[in-house]
Amino acid sequence: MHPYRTHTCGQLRATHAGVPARLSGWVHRKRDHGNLLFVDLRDHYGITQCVADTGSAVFGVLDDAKLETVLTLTGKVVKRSAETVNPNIPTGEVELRVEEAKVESAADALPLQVNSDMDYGEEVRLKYRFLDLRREKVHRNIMLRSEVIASIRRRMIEQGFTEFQTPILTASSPEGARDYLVPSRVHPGTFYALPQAPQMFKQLLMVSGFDRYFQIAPCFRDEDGRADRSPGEFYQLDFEMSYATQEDVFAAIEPVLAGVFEEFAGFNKDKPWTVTKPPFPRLPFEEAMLQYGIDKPDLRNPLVIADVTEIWRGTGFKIFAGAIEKGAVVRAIPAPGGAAQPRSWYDKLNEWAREQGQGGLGYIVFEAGAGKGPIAKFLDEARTAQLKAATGLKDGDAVFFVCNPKDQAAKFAGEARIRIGRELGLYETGCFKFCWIIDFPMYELNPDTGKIDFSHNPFSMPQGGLDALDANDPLTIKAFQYDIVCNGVELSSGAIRNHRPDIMYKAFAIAGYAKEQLEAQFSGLLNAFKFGAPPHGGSAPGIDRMVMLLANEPNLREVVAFPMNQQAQDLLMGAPAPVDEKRLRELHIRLALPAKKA
RNA sequence: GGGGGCGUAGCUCAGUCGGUUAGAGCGUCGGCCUGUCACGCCGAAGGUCGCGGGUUCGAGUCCCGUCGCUCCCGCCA
Repeated sequence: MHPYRTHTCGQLRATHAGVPARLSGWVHRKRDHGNLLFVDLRDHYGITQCVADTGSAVFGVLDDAKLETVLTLTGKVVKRSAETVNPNIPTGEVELRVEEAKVESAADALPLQVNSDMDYGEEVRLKYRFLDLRREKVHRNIMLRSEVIASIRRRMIEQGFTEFQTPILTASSPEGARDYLVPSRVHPGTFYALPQAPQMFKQLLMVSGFDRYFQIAPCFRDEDGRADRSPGEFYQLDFEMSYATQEDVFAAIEPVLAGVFEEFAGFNKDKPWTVTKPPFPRLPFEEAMLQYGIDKPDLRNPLVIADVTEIWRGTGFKIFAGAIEKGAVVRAIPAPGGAAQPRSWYDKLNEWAREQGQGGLGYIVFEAGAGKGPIAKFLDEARTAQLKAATGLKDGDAVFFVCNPKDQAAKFAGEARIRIGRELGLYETGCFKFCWIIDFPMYELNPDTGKIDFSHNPFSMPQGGLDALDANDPLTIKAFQYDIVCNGVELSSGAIRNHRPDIMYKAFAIAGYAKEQLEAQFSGLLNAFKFGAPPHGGSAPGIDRMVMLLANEPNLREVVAFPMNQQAQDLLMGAPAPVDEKRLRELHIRLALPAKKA
């Protein structure tokens, strides 16, 4: 007999009755009846009830074993009597009558209970992550992650992509987030950087003629954490295609994403969620900012914001009319069925708006063919009708107004849209709603310096190419730059790249970079583009965020095996940590720590 | 760097207006129990109320500071 097991803890069925079996696993739970003892033995595959009574030589061993002790139990598989079958577990028709018991590894009293789905504090969970990972929910999430990644690999290869590895120790990139730096021992005073993404390498692979690249790529960014953003490191499905238009990129990745989401849409859910069918809706950035007030709209929320500036222009409501004369806009957020809400509901939203630093949240309620509410009287019948038409509302509905300079108005209307949608329970449930946000602006005005900056990736191809850069106001130029969004989560951003040095020099010149600067900072890529570069583009959906969505978890730590905390510390391994003076000397590093506060 | 929330037994939490000996569940330890499956019953141990200072006759509770965790803003080409 195998020293540890003949079957797993999830394997035995009624058909095994009578056969000898050996199981190894953790003591999941014990039910001690004094003269009769049940031990639920658990491994990766399942749970099997094992039983011994006082007469048995093994009774003492089982009785002494604390929860999470690792045991090897040998005995006979016995069919349970009809009344004692447990229909809740797959092995519930049988039990193991224990004849031999060996303790492989005893467990101390536990800092967190493995056999419970109780919520624990992050500190305990992360410090004892190996115990947390034994618990059913996280264990299943990590398995889901593995299966999702396997599915992605299969689908990408089927689409004709080739998987590559790219360097982890590489050069610091001047744009973007802060880099993680690694000091060089051999070259005093110099540093490697961990890649924020394999951006340059995948473009170089295109220039090298590999045509279709992908990688489940680790990315490192020294930025602060959020629920949907791990501090330090995360993974992307990084891909890039040669001779591809924006539509080619969409057509290549949509079936992969839709396929993966459909494959796992039933995970942990009563009924599989529906998934947007390709082609996914395309929303120009301008339109998204107007209609949703955000560049990552959650389309499960059906509310659509409308611009009603003209309706309020020149009215007696001087707060709006006056602001409009100074260039402000008015955005309307519909609240279908809002007339049924009590006055206090409107007051509460108003109060929330003021907490957000806004003047308030004006509103009109449509009842009996007319507008009601504090500011309704400023709109005549014609304008009220226009308002109803613009927002698509009818009697029984309400509408809220945000009046501000354009960007602020869009942003706050977006926040109000989310809040109103939630409070009215309008969100569609049981679905993954995808969309592309396209036509991002190439440049934006830096409000602090008044200077023109790149608004996203400086290596994106401007729409219209060199002619557009030469002829147009930079702030009107769009880039072949796109994001993919699912349920309000930004899964990725991507672009058709700028593969032409002449366009690149011009694009950087507009953002105030001299030719020499560009050549100094990006010589590798620029040089490569001087020897025949295929037009190319791609994207990089976040793996962790995809798994988070599929697992229906509110934060990334639930789908990462060994996450860091918000302060970018690994509590299990104790990282980051000081190093010996000797090692610092080897690296030619002397610490200059900030003064301790008194 | 900034703002909000939280911090009480190993763990999850309760703790009223500032007032007697700080409680519960789970876990741990001891006892009882031969068909449970979140077994049940009886009992016990276990507390720097995050830390420091202050107000008060009296502080888990109020105030100030500080540390930790978390959510958010900044940051994220």
